[in-house]
Order: sequence, then structure tokens, then C-alpha cells
Amino acid sequence: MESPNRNVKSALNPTGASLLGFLMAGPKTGWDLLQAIDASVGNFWNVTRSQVYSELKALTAGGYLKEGKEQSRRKQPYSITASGRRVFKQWLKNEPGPELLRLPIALSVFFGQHVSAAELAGFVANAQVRHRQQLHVYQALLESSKAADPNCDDTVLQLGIAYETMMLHWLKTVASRTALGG
Amino acid sequence: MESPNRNVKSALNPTGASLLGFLMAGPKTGWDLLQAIDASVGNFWNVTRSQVYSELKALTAGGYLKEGKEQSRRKQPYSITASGRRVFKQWLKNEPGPELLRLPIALSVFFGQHVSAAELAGFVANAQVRHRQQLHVYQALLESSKAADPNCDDTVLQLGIAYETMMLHWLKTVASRTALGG
DNA sequence: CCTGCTACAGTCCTAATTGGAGTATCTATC
DNA sequence: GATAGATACTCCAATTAGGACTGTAGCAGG
Repeated sequence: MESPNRNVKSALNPTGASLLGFLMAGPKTGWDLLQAIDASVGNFWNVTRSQVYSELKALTAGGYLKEGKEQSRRKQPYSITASGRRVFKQWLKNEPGPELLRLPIALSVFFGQHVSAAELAGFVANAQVRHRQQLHVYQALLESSKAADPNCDDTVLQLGIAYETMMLHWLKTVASRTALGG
Repeated sequence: MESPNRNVKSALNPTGASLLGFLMAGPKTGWDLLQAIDASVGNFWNVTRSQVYSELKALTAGGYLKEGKEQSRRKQPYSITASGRRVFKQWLKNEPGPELLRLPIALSVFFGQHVSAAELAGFVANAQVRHRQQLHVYQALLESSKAADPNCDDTVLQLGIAYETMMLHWLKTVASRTALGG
């Protein structure tokens, strides 16, 4: 059993570590962090709102962050400490673990025999819309960030585009198979 | 918005529902289920061992499953009840929810500026190996299932192949960028 | 000025899920 | 019949997901 006192060398959890990473670039509020994550790796690294705020508190308690003074409104900015930077860099040295995917649409297709063809086709069509939208989002993001800085790092954006493109392609084949009488 | 047919409180969680789906094809033990999931949608629908057994119990308590008699060894088979079939089919009518991805390698690449190029290259190389292996697994599976039944449904396998191929392609571009001095 | 509407910022709670460590139970092999 | 190793399952703590809920600020209409 661990003592509940986590102020000594407490291991970072993945969410906390990624928050530290985003704060390396400068102070942010919890809200800012959510926006920043959503606009970058969000699709490949899900982080939920409720957890951000509790993690920020835990990280502050651990000495990895310190609170800035509130701006107008209820914005509580956090900035990373030297200890936070150190721990984050250390955490990043860990071999990235296995991927975790949960694609409900894949399950629906897998169990397609138990769904009416019309319903399945509807699910697929909706998924196509969502993925097309997300693809446009990535493409717009790519364009605007290239406009701001032609040398900017678009590696993760490229992953997003590749992923959405792949899904759209797969959904198209599913749609045609379904139409043929799945 | 709500259907009036709500008498069977569908407190089915996603994992439980998918277990019901796998049991539609016939009785299985918890272990069998794990194997079956792992060999089919496992990569797009993560389900963890510990949860399978507790879900099986919960589903049994809910009347959706009933236990068969233990075979040799400690194999406890479960079979789906009429109520279970009904609830599963109902659950499948739900619009499949948003996708959930967690790709630690994407995070490592995103924070690549804080990792040494050598370490990052190592991570990428390892990921390439893993994805190449998984691609081979899918390809072998496709071949053997086509051999057994040329008309079998390979839709989800195709997704697997497309996903691994896409990731390998992306990893290759990351590797070359990293080599250039990321 | 007051009211209602809406977007913003954060809190709180519970169910679901993960990730192991631990416990038997069988099979084979000597 | 001891024991090594694969098989089948149990248990628990930490993490995550997903909302419902509480305020606050800015603004439009009356």
C-alpha cells in the first residue's frame, strides 16, 4: 500500500503528463488546455473535461504546477514549475504504450447480420458525414497553420488526415456492400 | 424521443452488449469470449479480461444469460437467453457513438521537441515493428478465412488492414522527418 | 434598469474501463 | 507424485468517460 501522501515522486498518469506537456509552452487555464488539446492531438489522445481540473489540482499539489492569479472572470491560469518540466521530460522517455481504439461503428458493422440493412446503412451514412467533417476540419487547420508558418510541424495533423481518409474509404466499401444486400 | 418500449431497463453497457453479441452465435466461456474478440474486432473494440467475467455475472443476474454446466476443467459456459437476444438487438439499434482513440505514439511525436531525436526514432521504429506484425496477422487471418469460406465477411478485417497500413505509412514519414533532424 | 438568453468556466458525481497482481486448475513430463 | 507451464478466473485500485449541475459574463429586448 502507498501512503496517500503523493508529494514524493508520485508517478504521473498519462493525462496529467500530457497536461504538463501542454503547459511547457506557457501558462494556460483548464479551459485553454481543453481547447488546445481538442485542436491538436485531441482525436488521438482523448482527455475529458472533468479530469483536467482535478488533474491540475493534483499536479499543483505535487509541486509540478503553480497557480497564477486569476484574470478577469473565473480564469485560473496554471504554469509549469521546474520540477514539472523535469518530471514531464522523464515521463516522455517511457516507451509509448499500446494503442487503444474503440470504434462503435466497427462493432455495428461486425454485428451487421443482427441489424436491418437500412439501419446499418443509416449508421454508415452518418459516420461518413462525421468523418468528412472532421477531415475538413483537419484540412482547414493544416491550411491555416501553413499560412501562419510554412515550416510548422504538421505531423499529427497529417495523421488526422490519413486516419479520416482511411475511415472514409472503408466506410465507402461498407456502404456499397450493405447496399448489395448485407 | 423515447420509445415507449422501455420496460426492459436497458442498462446495458457497451462491453456487456458486445458480449451478448458474441454469445448470439452460441454458448461460450469467458475465456472463449476473450479469444473470439481478440481474433475479430478486438483491435477496434477493446475489452479487458477482468471486465468480461464481472459482466458475465451481471448479465446473468439480469436474466440475459444463463450458465451452462461446467465442462471438464473450470470452464463455465454461458448462453444467451431470449431476453438477452431481445435486449441485444435493441441495443444495436442505437446510433454508434463517437470513436475513442488513444495513441500514445501520437502524443510522443506531438511532444517530439522535448525528446531526443534518437529516442523518438526508437519509439517510431518499435511502433513500426508492432504495426507490421499486426498487419501480417490480419493478412494471414484474411487468407485463412478466405480459404475456409471464400464468401466470408471480411469487412472488419479490411478495416484492420487499412488501419495498419495507414499507420505504417504515417510512421514512415515520421521516421524520415525525425532522421532529418526533428 | 430588469429580464431572459446564451456562451463560458469550472465543479461534482457515478459508471465504466484499465491494468495488473493474485489464485486456482489442468496437462504434460519426468 | 512433484512440478513446470499453460489455462481460466478473481479481485482491487487507479483512471477515464460522460453527464448533470452551478455560477458568471455579455448582450438583446422591453
